[in-house]
Formats: sequence, structure tokens, C-alpha cells
Amino acid sequence: MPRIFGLADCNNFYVSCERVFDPTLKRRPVVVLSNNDGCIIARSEEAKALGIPMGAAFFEVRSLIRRHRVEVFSSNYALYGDMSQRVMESFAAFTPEVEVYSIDEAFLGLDGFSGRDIAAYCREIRAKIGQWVGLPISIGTAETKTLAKLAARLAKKSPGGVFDLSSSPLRRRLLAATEVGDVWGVGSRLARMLKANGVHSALDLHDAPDAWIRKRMAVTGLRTAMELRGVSCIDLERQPPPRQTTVVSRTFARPVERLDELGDAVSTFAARAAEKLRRERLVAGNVAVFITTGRFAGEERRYANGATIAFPGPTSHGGEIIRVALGGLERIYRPGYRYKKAGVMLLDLAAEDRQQPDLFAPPARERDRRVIKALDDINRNLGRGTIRYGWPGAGPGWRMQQRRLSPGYTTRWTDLPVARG
DNA sequence: TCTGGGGTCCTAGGACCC
DNA sequence: TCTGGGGTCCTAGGACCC
Repeated sequence: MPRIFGLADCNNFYVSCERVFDPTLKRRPVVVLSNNDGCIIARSEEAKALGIPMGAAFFEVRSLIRRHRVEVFSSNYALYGDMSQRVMESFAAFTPEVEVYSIDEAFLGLDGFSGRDIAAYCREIRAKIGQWVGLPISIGTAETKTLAKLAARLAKKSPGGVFDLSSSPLRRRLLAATEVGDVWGVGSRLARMLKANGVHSALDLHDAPDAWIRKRMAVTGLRTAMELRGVSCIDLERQPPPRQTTVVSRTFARPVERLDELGDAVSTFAARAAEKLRRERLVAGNVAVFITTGRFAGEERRYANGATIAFPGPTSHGGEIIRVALGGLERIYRPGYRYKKAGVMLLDLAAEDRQQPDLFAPPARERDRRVIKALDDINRNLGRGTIRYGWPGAGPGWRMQQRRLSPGYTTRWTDLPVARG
């Protein structure tokens, strides 16, 4: 029996959430802004029609917004998260197979309903979500997740907000009318490469030879092509896989220059990250801190750096995480720059109850890893080239390693930000 | 002046061990 | 000191997603 997947997608999710709490916003242009009110992250249909692009900097479209009296909201993630949860829980009334894919999307397993008119069933789901939660959604259905994503795009423009691609006699024609870059799994880089090679539509990719796809797009690309052909390669994931990393980072409203101010920010980020960890009963093995100057600084001197530090043992202890993160910050901070962004990332997450020390990691190897990590942090921010480094006492003579580093950058082992043992 | 935040996966290539 | 293959682990970098 062929699989049938549905993709349910909330329309203009953040804007729709705001409308639930203020119905006078209906049929008016509305946008929602990112943190610091920096740029546009959600638009109502009316706002899209005015030509306000997704991701536009707020200051760039300010006059347009004023002229057309667009309603503007700062984002309210607590509200959106709560609304999202209500929608996702509502889906469970219609199928036991629900994969929460993002804050505003879920894949639904609809196999069991093959005997029924699938589109009619989806219209029922849509009506009930509208009634129970007050949010408009669209649902696309097909034999694979990739096709269901395409179907959901078509559903947005269909009367009734539902589209079943599995039974559509127009399938080839619809694929031909879909830009290859609009296919799930084909981003801007691959789209450019594909177009340069004459693959313009989803149908072109569907028809391309496997060997060519494998060579140019790796296995993920091949999987995408197979999915376009109706062969399901990406299954539903009812339980989310365990989290591997968590990040708290922010762009500052104003440039920050002083170490103590950066320290305040980093402490806050570290504390939040630690909270996330404890909420999910996880522990972290490493913490990374990073700071950067602006991306749009023009002539200004740029600087970006990060440091990764291993905890003595896996931890979720807020105080410890803050302390270690601040230590990392001190290592990478350079005065005289205008910093625009900082962040703290917790790595190597594991379930709290299964933590055990790694009994098999010899100390020398641990040190080796830390040196390489420290160098890679430098490396990542400076570019390519080659350096050699080592330290005395590691066997006969110095142990030497090679790492790529930026041209023109030289260092001696004594320069390295590590303790010598 | 003002340009988001948080994730995952795949591959190539080096280190290391036998 | 050189030769060499096979396997594993690790990382950066590049790609993707919302």
C-alpha cells in the first residue's frame, strides 16, 4: 500500500496568531518583525501584495509601511509557541501519525484513510482547526513528503486550501511549472548550479539521470529526486530525535565595545542555554562562545572569533556554564572593535541520566583535541594556509601537526592559547 | 542609525591504529 | 626510514530547513 503524507501548514503563521487576538487586523496589511525589530519575518497576504519582501530590513521598507498604514508587530514567541502547540495537539484528533516539523508545519500520516476521499478529509481537518484554534491552514497530500510540500504550496492558492497531488492527472505539468529552487531540499546554491546545467524545473530534476544527480548533489539530492518520482525515501518521524546542540545568540541593537558589556550578554545567553538544557534533562560536554562585528559594517574593521571549551565533565549547571563561557570570552575578546553579535552554544548534549565519564579517553588525547580545537577556532576565522605546531615532551622530540591557516599568518607553538603539559 | 535566530545532515580529508 | 592498505574517528565547510 503506498504511503500518503499530508503537510499541514499554517498560513502566514505569526501574522495569523496576532489576528486571533485582534480580529480587526483581518484583511489589513500586517507584518511581524524579528528581534530588535530589525527585519520583516512574517507578512499578511495584503502586505505581500504591497511588495514588502520577506527578510527585508525594517528601515528599508519603513516609508512603504507608513504610506500604506501597515500594522507592525514586534515578535511574541511565547504567544506563537502556545498557538503552535494548540494546532499540533488538534491534529492528533485526526491521525495518530503527526510529525511536528516546525513551529507552523506538521507532516501527517494519512495511510489509513486511503479508502476515503483524502481531499474531503483534509478539508474537514482544516475547518476544525479554524474552529478550534482560529488559525487558517493549508494541507497538501501526496505519496512522499517532498511532493506533499509541493502540494501544500499549491493548496495555498486552491479554493478550499487543500490540494491532493497523489491523484492529480496534472502532476507532470505541475512539476514542470515549479521552479527547481522551490523544491524542498533544493536551496539557492544548488538551484544556481542546477540552472547552469539546464535543470530549471522540478520536472527537469525528476527526469535527470541518477548518476549525474548523485555526483552533483550527493545522496540527499538523489533522495529528493526519488521523492519527486513518488518513491518515499524520507519517513515520518513521530518522536523528534534527541537534540545535539543548543544555541542562544543575539544581534545587539547597538554596537558593544567593552568586555564587561559583552560579558553581561554572554552570561545571560549562557544562563538561558543552561535553562534549556535542564528543561530537557540534558547535559553538555562542551561550550562554544563567539563574538562578531557587524556584517554590514562597510569600511569598519571586522573581527570574528570563537572558542570551544570542554567541561571537566558533562554538566547543566548554570553557574559553571556561565563561568566557563566567560573564560572563553576573555580569550577571544579584542578591544577596539564594535561588536554586533554574540552567542553561546552548548555541544555534545546527552541525556542527563545516562551521563558517564569517558573512561577510555587518555589525557594526552584530550589535550590533543583541545589544541586542535583551539587552532580550528583561529583557523575558522582567519582562512587558509598551513601552520605547524607542537609541544615539547610528547614522545621523542616534538609532536607535529599541520593545520590550514590563513596566508600570511604565522605562529609558533608558544603563541597557542593552550596550557603546555 | 536601523539588516533574525536556531537547527540538521553529508562529504572530504587528516589523524591514528593495526 | 620507507612502504602500504583498511578501518575508525574527528572536524570544517558547505549545503539545507524553518
